[in-house]
Amino acid sequence: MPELPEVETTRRGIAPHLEGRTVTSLLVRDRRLRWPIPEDLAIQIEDQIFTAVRRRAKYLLLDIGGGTLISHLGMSGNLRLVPVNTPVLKHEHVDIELDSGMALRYTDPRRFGAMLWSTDPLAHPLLANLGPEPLTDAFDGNRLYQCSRGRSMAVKPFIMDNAVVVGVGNIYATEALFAAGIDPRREAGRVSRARYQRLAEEIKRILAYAIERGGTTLRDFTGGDGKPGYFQQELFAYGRGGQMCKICGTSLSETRLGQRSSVFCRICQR
DNA sequence: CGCGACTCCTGCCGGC
DNA sequence: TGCCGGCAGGAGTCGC
Repeated sequence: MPELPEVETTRRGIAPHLEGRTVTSLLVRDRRLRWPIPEDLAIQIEDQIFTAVRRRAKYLLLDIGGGTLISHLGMSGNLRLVPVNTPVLKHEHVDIELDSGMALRYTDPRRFGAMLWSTDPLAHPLLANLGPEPLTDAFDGNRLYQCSRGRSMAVKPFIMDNAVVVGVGNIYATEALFAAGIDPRREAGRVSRARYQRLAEEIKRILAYAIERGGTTLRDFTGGDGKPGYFQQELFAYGRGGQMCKICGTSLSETRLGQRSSVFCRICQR
């Protein structure tokens, strides 16, 4: 479910319900996420006020009290607001109850996500070495070009490397490479500056569009307020292996790069 | 250091 | 219908 647009959509959905609100109670039903939810989290956030809801890469940063609750949604995670005492279903691991009568509920079937505490989140080991945000001026074709010199890996896993640029997951990497006409198997160090310029533009365009549309609706994603989403119909390559290319009609090829399925058009992408 | 493989976990889908 | 293998939107970690 969550790539950067989904995380940003979640942030926008939950922020107005959290900022200025006091946490009345933290209910942890299962601490076993990627790392255990810290035992002292309740002490840190109960009776404290949320002051801001930020995002860095795919991490949500919930500022409260003397620090920040860092949350990651992993592959299957989800944060949403529910009325306090809403019946709890399987995999709904955490409720953060608010003085508004609502609770921020964390759900994550695969438990690849995280919920951590830090007094200096941007310096946290998980965040300290992240590359630039894709929708800022710090990210552009020159950045891709400079980072890629001498790199032998394929361009697709290269743009999915969080040290190069954050927030480009499998769906958007696949779509951006299709839009830029670049073969995902091409060696990162052998893509020209001009083509990286184009690729950076496509990454920005597609991510911005997906955020505008409220995230990807692959299965049942709904943001904090459940708006429609980036429809599966609009995808050109992701999930379309063996189907017809919408540009040239060729059957789309599928391979694996960095253990991730990768779909591309061998005619349109070179 | 760069790179690829492996790993965590549950759910779901297709094939037999 | 039921079982089994493979795959899924992420990304840290390990070994070479």
